[in-house]
Amino acid sequence: MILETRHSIHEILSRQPLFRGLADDELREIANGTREYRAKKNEIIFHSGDTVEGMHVVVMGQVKLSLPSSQGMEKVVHVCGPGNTFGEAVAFLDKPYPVNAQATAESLLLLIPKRVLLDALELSNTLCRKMIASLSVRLHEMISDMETCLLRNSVQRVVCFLVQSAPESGDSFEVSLPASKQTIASQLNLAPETFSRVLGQLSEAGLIQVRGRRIAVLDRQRLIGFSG
Amino acid sequence: MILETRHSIHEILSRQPLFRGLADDELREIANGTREYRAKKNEIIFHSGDTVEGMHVVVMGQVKLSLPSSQGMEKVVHVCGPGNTFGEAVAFLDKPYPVNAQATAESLLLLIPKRVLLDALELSNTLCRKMIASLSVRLHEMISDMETCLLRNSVQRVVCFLVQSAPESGDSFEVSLPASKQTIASQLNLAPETFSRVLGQLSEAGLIQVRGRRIAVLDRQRLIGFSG
DNA sequence: GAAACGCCTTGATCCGCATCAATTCCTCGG
DNA sequence: CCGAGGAATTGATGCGGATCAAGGCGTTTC
Repeated sequence: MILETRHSIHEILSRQPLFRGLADDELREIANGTREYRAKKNEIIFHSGDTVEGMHVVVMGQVKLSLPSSQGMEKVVHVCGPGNTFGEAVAFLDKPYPVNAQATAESLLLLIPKRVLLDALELSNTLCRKMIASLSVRLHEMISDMETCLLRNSVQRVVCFLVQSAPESGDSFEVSLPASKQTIASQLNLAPETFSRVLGQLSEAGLIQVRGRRIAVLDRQRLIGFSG
Repeated sequence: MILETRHSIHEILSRQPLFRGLADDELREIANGTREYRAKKNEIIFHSGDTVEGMHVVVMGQVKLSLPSSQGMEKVVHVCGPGNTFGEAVAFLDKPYPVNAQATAESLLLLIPKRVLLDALELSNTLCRKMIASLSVRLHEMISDMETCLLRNSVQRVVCFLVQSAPESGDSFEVSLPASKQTIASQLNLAPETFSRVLGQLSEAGLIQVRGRRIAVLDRQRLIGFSG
């Protein structure tokens, strides 16, 4: 993949959802303090427990946030794609990162240091309100994830995931998995083996067709009905 | 319990963490739009799916937020005590409440309507930054809860809960459960029976002593060691 | 003070999913 | 085009914790 190199940080920032529509001089202040960096596939960006530098913005590529467990296992909390940010919440508290961050593809990112971010928020009410909106979305997603993981069984979790990934609202559609099956399984709090078995089971029942990372949902309604 | 009735809403608000330190006129605007209400023990404040009125502030009492499951079960997401707020995140999005809210004790609350809150945020940068801090704390708590529920076994979850509830950092201390054992069990994503058994097991091992809602932790270090 | 109710505990059983193990399938580097 | 190493699948097994069931304890109600 050839990564973006031409555009100034200022211009890149202005294209991110969180900063779009900000006054030009506000943005310039932020851009001045922002550092661009790259991460290769599988590169660790930070570990749980590291001290927080600031807010990270995924410009291109993909970053996986995961909770480490005692025996070297990990539970994927979130997968960030282009336009997503991470580390901001913890930048406002005085705590270390609670998760690991690892690139799952070659990625281009921005780092807005804590200090720069706090100063910008002090000056720009617009940015503050965008930040509030962004945090709210994350909180909402988190509730939804807990719902999926904690009060559904394995089949329901997978069905739930497929349905939520539906681009259109048609009765049949195709989902292209946004990450490896292991990663998806971990997000759903399933062993990879179980995830595979459930997909097999749904195929068996003629509800979906699996071809690598592409999954065709043949009948949305019957799929939903299958779990309840 | 005799609930607070004398003080004006303005004065009550000024004592809440989220609003403390705000300019007097900013606060007055908010206070003007704010409604005070009471909830009896076990009274439902709203259901998952209801349209959002605004942000709720617990002044006195206690409110339980829970996710309803398909078969009438529920998973307690959070228990709000005095000074805590709920519903704000979802007030910034255009979504219905994702959780049920139910008073677990006779309670006094404030409701700040969506519109009033948004207007106040537009005017007060200080309030915005306090709101960001508050949302960040919630997000962090949520990660911590996921960690507890998803990558620990039953004993570890209970130990984790006890240790985190420690008021001091001494090697032995007493915890007074903030809610019924059923509620705590649900927060830990355990069946009440399992919670009871684990407490029994820890007592058996001489690590804690249970007397109703009061739990004495006799040896913090050994307790932690017991789960690993 | 008795009755009734909800909360908690204790015991017996069962099932969902993790785990372990063995192939097979893909992908990528050379 | 081949080989290597990770990803995914498939099968066999075991365990943790849910569920069902029954009984004890404390609290409220009249």
